[in-house]
Amino acid sequence: MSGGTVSLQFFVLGLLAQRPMSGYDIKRFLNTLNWLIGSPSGGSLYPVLRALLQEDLVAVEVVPGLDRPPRKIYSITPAGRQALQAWIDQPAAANAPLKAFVMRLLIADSHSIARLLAHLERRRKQVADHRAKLREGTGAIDERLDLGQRLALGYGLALAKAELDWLDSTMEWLSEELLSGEDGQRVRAASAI
Amino acid sequence: MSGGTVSLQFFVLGLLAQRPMSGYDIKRFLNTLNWLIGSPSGGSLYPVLRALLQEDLVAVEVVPGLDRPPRKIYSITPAGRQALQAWIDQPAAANAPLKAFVMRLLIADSHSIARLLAHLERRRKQVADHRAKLREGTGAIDERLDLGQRLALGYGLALAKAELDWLDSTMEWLSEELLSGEDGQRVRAASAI
DNA sequence: ACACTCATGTAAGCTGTTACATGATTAA
DNA sequence: TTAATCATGTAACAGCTTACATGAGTGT
Repeated sequence: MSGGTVSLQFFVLGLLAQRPMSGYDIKRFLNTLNWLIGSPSGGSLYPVLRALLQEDLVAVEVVPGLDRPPRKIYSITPAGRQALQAWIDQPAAANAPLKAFVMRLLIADSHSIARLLAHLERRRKQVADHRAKLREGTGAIDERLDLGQRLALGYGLALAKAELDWLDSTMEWLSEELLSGEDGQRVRAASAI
Repeated sequence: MSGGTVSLQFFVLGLLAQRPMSGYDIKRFLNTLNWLIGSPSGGSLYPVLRALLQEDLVAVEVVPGLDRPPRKIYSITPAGRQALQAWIDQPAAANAPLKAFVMRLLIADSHSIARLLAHLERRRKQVADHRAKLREGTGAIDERLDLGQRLALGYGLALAKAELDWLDSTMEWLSEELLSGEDGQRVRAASAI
């Protein structure tokens, strides 16, 4: 089915940018958000970590556990931060799925609220377009729609509305944070939107 | 990432059970719901139709277009209906993604409201569990959460609430439909829940 | 001529899962 | 000793997309 998947590589890199972790740590953390974005299987996660290592985007330190098996703690390198930033700078695809949105949200640079706002704004546009398309579907045929189809349409519209509401209130909240921000850099970044 | 995908084969079979269509028809129809469940590429859809044909679950009729290229109209066979029913009868996986829920909704037998209600009820349980899990994540650490993580959590909770609301009101509506149903069979089916 | 929509199909490749394999440590 | 959690890894396979190929009809 269509919809560009977020590269697992960059997502993992983004998580490691926040704090050093082992592969197992990543899996546990993502299990918390399993419903939203899923948790990668070991069969995909560990090879990704190895690939990042070979490209020198992360470094390892083997930490022998005191009362556990030894763990490989990965941390991002300067080259990794650079590659990550380059990836973040290119905006999400127009048809990006919910999962991609949340993934980017999770690895968003929380120091730059301006960037976060831009990300939410892009999502808002996408969801609004989607809702308009669904509305067309509802209005067009109407009578001839099967019960299941009517339900699916109504379901999609309800979720779209909820998402728009959340996006609006969150953007408003973030904007206030930004304006009343004690950090001068944040405010300067804001005017750059 | 984890989460069992719905077999495209059975989904297509379910669509053909509602009305005969060509592969292109299916793609156009699903493009309307693209955001919700995506639309299969030709590279996956056409082979699936061929496979269904080889298993005698569908039949083809080549209709020469008057002012268009010829189309292959597929329709479900008795064996196909049997296979479809067997597949529908086994309940959705516990970790089934939103997409799978909507797909099953679309191909649900609209004659059996009782079955539909059961499907919604299962989904309701899953979403409620999910929300509880997210709540744990929120309550547990709280202070130590990164901004992006707090946002992702809030986003997930907002969507879960919206979905539960929709499910509740839809189930209520369907229940009323069921009780006031003019069709005796529907009522009898209801008592079998 | 050219491009566009309709309509079907094939082949290569990417991404991910499942299943398997290993091994340490803790608790019943 | 048996099972369970922690922790990492490999190999086979499934499913899907992309890119390509074909061809009819329609409009510019």
